[in-house]
Amino acid sequence: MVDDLNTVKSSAPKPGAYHHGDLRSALLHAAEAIIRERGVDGFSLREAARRAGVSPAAPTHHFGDARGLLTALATEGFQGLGDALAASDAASFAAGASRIERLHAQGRAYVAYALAEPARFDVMWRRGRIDPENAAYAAAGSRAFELISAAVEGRPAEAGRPGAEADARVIAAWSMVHGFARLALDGVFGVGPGAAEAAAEALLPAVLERLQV
Amino acid sequence: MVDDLNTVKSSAPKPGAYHHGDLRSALLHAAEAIIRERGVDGFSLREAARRAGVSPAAPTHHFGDARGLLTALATEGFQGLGDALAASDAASFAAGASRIERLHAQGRAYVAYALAEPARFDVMWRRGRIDPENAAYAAAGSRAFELISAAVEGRPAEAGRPGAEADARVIAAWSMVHGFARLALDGVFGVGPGAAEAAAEALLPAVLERLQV
DNA sequence: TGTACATCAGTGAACGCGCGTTCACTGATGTAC
DNA sequence: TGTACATCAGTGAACGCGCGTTCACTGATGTAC
Repeated sequence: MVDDLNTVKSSAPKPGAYHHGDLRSALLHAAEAIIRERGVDGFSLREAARRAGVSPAAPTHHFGDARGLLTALATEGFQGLGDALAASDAASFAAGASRIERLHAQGRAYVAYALAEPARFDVMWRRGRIDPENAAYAAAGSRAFELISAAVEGRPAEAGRPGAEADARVIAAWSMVHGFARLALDGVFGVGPGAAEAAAEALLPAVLERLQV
Repeated sequence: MVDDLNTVKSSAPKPGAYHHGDLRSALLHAAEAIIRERGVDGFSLREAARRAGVSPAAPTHHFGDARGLLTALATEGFQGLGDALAASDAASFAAGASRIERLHAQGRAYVAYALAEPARFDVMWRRGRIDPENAAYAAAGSRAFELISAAVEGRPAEAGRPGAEADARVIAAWSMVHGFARLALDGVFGVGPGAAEAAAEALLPAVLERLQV
């Protein structure tokens, strides 16, 4: 599991703090675990509360309702994805990578994130269970989109850049890595543990070679 | 809505038959309508029965349980997709299309099917709500995969061909069209009615040009 | 052509369940003076 | 440093709901002779 890049911001977590402490992040972690085990369809707010060791009404104070919790998790998902793409870019710059090398590295990072964080990745796209109008969610999504666009276009990513019009070059790259990730998560390359990762390692580099950009 | 290519086989539908008649297909149509309106998450067996004008226990005789009904719908989905891909191929052959033209036409057919039949397309990939081991479901999926493979490899599709090993050329093509379809269905190109279709028309041909195969 | 019987495709009432959310409440934490 | 008070983050009981599935049943359809 990736470090919780999100809840860190809320406060310097008190040393032993948990009993009364960081319930918000405990609930998010519980939700993630549930979704890993049972899929988004198997998530329930009560179960998340149960796992966090708290009464069923407690989550209300942090998220309002079930949709609010899943929206927060989806937002973390887009933020984590953005961080992964940005980290990949940083490594590419440091290594003096070409535009294509940078783009391919980013594509591998996209798929790796999806496979490493399937719960977050799934919920990110479940419009029916979240609030897609939520400002933080939309902002995190735009940031990820900007990172992809910048890599395709061979320029540095700009923090606040407004979402540009969809461009075929960008959408082609995004479609390919997103489609690969979805097929892998949906069991097309096998369902056992590690099956998706193995297929990604074996196939993804050659797949990315087929992207003409 | 596409013609019900599946239930036709079951019998020559009696002329006025419905009252006692084709409940199986009525339930499948109801399920499709529910999923269109509310998403897969909003589906329930009772609601499907209600819409078909039948008691909540009636579906048991046809599908066993809720999972059975959704598996049948997912199977229809793969069959319909296969039919759409095959029809595209047939048109390409008739027109003397090149390998690339045939492949691009198939890609457009894939996305068009997903956008025209979002309920079926969504449920096809919801492993948690269906039985992916079901023989008919697996067979319909294999057929679709073989049709894609054949187009990529520039050969005629073979009816009973066993699923080959995943090949990077094939997976690249599949990933791109699948990813495009998913992004479109998940609202990346807008959520209003017709937004996805418009984006597909505007972007998809140029996207497919980026596929090197 | 008629009769007996099996099978099929439904009914409708009932079950137990887990859910999201609400409510009045309480105890701990933080702030003003 | 101490006191009064507001706010915050929980409790736990309760609500009403829709769900999937089961059950004994019934009436229509189809088949054997």
